[in-house]
Amino acid sequence: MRYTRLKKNTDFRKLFKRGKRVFSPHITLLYAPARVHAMGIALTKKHGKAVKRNRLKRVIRAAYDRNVEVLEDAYSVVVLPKAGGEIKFADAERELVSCFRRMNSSCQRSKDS
RNA sequence: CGAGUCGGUUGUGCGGUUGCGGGCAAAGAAAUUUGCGUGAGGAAAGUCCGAGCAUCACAGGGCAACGAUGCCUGCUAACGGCAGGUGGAGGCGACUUUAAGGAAAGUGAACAGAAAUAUACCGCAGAAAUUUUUUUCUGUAAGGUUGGAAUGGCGAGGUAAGAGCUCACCGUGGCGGCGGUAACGCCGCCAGCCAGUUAAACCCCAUCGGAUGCAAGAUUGGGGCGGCGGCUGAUUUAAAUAUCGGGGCGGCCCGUCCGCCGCCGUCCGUCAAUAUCGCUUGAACCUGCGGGCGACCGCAGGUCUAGAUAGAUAACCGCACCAGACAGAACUCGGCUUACAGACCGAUCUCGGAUU
RNA sequence: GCUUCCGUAGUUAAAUGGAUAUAACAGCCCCCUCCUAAGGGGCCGUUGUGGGUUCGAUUCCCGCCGGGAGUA
Repeated sequence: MRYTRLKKNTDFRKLFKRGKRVFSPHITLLYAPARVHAMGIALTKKHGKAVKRNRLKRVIRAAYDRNVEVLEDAYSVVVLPKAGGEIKFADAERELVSCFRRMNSSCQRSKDS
């Protein structure tokens, strides 16, 4: 599944206001159903200086690229890593997949009901 | 052999699979795909200086205010930077370090202390008065007290007691000579000492500075249909008028695609913190030769070396080693400052020890 | 990215280069009271940090660290 990048501030704000949330030890996901699949990563200075922030983004993006296929529908998603410390690729991958599965199931339930 | 001083270079490497930004080429109606090659630093950081570039202001000169700089000579596009020197400070030494103009234009400087540019509290000495105690006057600044700082230090002479009052040496200041581009140094003579310290206190002098910053700034303002008006050329007409054309691309002929400008109405769109440019070839880098103690400069040859815009270097696996620090370009350069695990090289540098 | 301001008890502020850095509130301890409140007394500071100038620095100068604000 291809996806575009979330860029605009308004998009981010919409998700922070109305989006649903999925949690895991290192990552929080905000998501909402959308026509086109889109993803963005939100970081602050609390995550560290430029080197740390860039590395976080790279790791998350790589993990995301590998596992988008798990998702069954199109969403717009904001990834929020928790502040403090680096996240290893393996952890990021595992947590993202579990989050995606939960998103799938919750979406299924809403459709059924 | 040990201990040091100074300077420089580098800052994981190799291979495989899957991915990302820019460029070029090819394919495609387009989205895109494929191939080739390329893709963070010595500090990219802090934003502390200096420039380029852009917009605005003034467009000649002077003064004032404000700010910065402040030994000398050089280097540089420029600098508050750098190099070489001078003086001061530190070190046995190699060497390091230094905001280092003016206190004879003026003002200020707590407390303590007798007194902080001006003096006499205790002293010391002499004279007078008196009752022996003591008081007054005069001289003096050696000693005492305070303080961060008290009118140069030490010795001798001198004196009622003392004092640069006098003398030698040192220090300080002035003049002259010599050396040096200069800061300054050396030598000689003179002055008995005047002119305390503080200017990262106000201040004075000299030099420099218009302001704002790439979020600067420049360009673009859509498309369809209808109506009205207008410019110009050709043809037509006596004229009004009517008809056709006006541009771009391909060398011409010719062919193909579109159909000048303004206003109004209407429909789509309501984008834009967008798009395009600025945006990477530059006071560039590498090599060689030459000049200079050096900073740096000249000449010749060669190279093209990120340009993103929520912002590109990653993920996984294997191997190697003393196990990988600080850290990510955002308009561009020259510096400064700060952070940094290690590894390597040089001087023919210094001190100490041993041996010969 | 660029520009700019600020940093003093736990909090909010003050202090001309000059004594042990000053107030209010909060906290803790003591006194007063049968107990509490009120009242009285006391405690609590690396003046963000490291240097420099000065006899002397919260104040002046320089370098770091942290925080805030503005910016088509």
